[in-house]
Amino acid sequence: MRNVAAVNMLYDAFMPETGKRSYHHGDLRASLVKTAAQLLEKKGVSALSLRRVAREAGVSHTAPYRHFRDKQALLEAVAASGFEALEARLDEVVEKHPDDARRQIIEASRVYLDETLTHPERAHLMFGGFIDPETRSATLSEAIESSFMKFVEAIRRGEESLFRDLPTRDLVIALWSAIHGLALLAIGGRIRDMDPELDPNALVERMVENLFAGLAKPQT
Amino acid sequence: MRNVAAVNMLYDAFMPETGKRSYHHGDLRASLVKTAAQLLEKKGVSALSLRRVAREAGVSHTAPYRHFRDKQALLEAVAASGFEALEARLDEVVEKHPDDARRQIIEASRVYLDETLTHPERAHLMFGGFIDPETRSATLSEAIESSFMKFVEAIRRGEESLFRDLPTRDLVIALWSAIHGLALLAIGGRIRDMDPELDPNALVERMVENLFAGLAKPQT
DNA sequence: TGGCAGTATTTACAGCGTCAACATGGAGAG
DNA sequence: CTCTCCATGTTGACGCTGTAAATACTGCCA
Repeated sequence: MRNVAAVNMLYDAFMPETGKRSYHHGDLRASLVKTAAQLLEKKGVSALSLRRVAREAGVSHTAPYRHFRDKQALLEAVAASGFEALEARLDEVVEKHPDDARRQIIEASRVYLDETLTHPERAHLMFGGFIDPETRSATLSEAIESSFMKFVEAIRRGEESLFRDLPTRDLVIALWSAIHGLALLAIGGRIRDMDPELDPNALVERMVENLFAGLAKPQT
Repeated sequence: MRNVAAVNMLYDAFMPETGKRSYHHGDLRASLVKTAAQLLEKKGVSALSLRRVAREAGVSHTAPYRHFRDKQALLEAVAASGFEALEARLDEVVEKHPDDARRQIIEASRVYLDETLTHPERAHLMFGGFIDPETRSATLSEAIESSFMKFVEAIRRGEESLFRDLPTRDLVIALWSAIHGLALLAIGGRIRDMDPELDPNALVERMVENLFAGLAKPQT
């Protein structure tokens, strides 16, 4: 934890690769977001304090206010970086299986789950009601919308070949809800509660296949 | 808000219907849980303070410590009351449609969604990572497990007649994830984001039916 | 009636988010 | 090359928070 501060100070002093190095500290804004993200994962979102982030970043406790209106704005920036990370991985999936809509959807689901399982606290920040959808920043809204669209596009690509003749909206709601729900239940420990042996990652594919094929007996 | 305090004091002074009225205040514990739940829904979970709950309940800011180890314990009690409310409504559903497993599952889903939509902040508390599954109280664990089992039982009742020959676990994971996901996406404003006209309550039944019938074309 | 045990209060402390006043130092103008 | 300006960072203060310790109150049982 002390190391975090030290490492960041070294980083900021000697690696101005962003080129945005400007004033006293050198791209403090980006440094704060990164430090906050690290601290978030270690301490949990309720225990994340602005003063601590500043301390770890090696600046005074009010320095962040030059870059973020308030604590909430910093949290939103961290959340936005999470949505961007998710979107980047969804892009990879699409590139890797360009002509297989079914595979794209399954792998996208896997990525969605993996991203929340490896950054559970960030997932809580992104999805857990810490950010009011009414008052959130335009930047964050765009990051959310943009990552969401990747998911929708993958579904759209499967409409002709793969899916029954249902409104896109119905397909999106069913699939997105299921993946989202599975991911949040998993980090909430609910999956482990029902069977400690269960590995969520092994579950995704089967769940999606079951949703494709249907849970009920045919023709009822 | 001042009224809340006043009303509660009246309530506690003149309505000892619990019979647990005992010392100076009279079942302060229950009064705190109720006050906290009210304040929670009005202010949001991150803005809920122990001192404020105490103030609204008309006691000093450390009085709650006679009844709860710490703030976390009070939050867990509120969460537990949420799971109990959910369970009670699930019981109603089962009673109302004793012989129709399909109806039970659809109505249970509707209840799950309605309960989170009418108490969104409580839902965040219950599902949003404010409570560590590792360290939560036994009481809360039991309330969670118990309400979860209602859902599982409804699914079990449909295994013979309604569902394909899948492991119960697979059915539970698929259905529970989808309902849970839909509910959380709804209170996160994500459903409204994709179409402001959409009413989540109108969506549940269709989503479940789609999951029953399958999203993909048959026999692929 | 006395004392005890459970209940509530008072006081204190460190940490928090945020505001206002002040300091500093790099970039662009002359 | 120097000066000045203003974006950036600091200091100090405020009221709020969670919680620990010491103290006071009150109804019940001996």
